[in-house]
Amino acid sequence: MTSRLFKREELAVDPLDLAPLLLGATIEHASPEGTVAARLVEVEAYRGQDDPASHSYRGRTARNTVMWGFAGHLYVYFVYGMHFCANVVAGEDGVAGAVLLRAAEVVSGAGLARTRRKAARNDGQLAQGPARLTSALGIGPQHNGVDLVDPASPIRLLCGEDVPGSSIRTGPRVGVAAAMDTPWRFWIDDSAAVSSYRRGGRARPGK
DNA sequence: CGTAGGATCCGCT
DNA sequence: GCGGATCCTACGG
Repeated sequence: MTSRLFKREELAVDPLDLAPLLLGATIEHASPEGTVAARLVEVEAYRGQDDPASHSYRGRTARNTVMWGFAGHLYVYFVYGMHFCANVVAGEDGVAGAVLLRAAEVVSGAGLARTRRKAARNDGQLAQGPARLTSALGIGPQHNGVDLVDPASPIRLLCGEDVPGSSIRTGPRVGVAAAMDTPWRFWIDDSAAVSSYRRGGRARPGK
């Protein structure tokens, strides 16, 4: 079965609408080391200036510039002094929005992914978590701004089989205290690779 | 199974 | 200076 690339117009929608559409899609990175492809099973939406948890909340900065640009580009950022996380930029040009890629199942190139993810105890953990995902796929800061819908790009976003709505779950974002009341997180219920780390978010501060 | 603490540094207040 | 869209290891039950 052949998968086609996403079209930019399909991604130029509100992050909350795009997020569930990315479940089941494939992200593929072809590098000199080899190619790793993974099926997305967990994502989170971040949006504009009404979302306190979004990097774009306080306006445009050097770091978050890509979030404000055209949909279909990759937004890569550095966190916790050692990890990278990757997002698919969503929405119209000039509007900030992105979908964080939280977890995926490696479907191709597992051998290379294992060498990049020495600590993984099984293949389900290779891309189980946002920083694990970038590590398994070999995504780094040099890929910030890569166009995922360009056939010539090293990293591309491919359509997957339709995921039945009945197997999609939603909930608050992981590791984000703000906006706990909004279900910005989407995952495929029956996937073994959905991040178990602080599943469902951090312990509620109050109550 | 679970929780706790450390690693490590850039971006923003 | 502070804290973060995290992960790993160690250790207790």
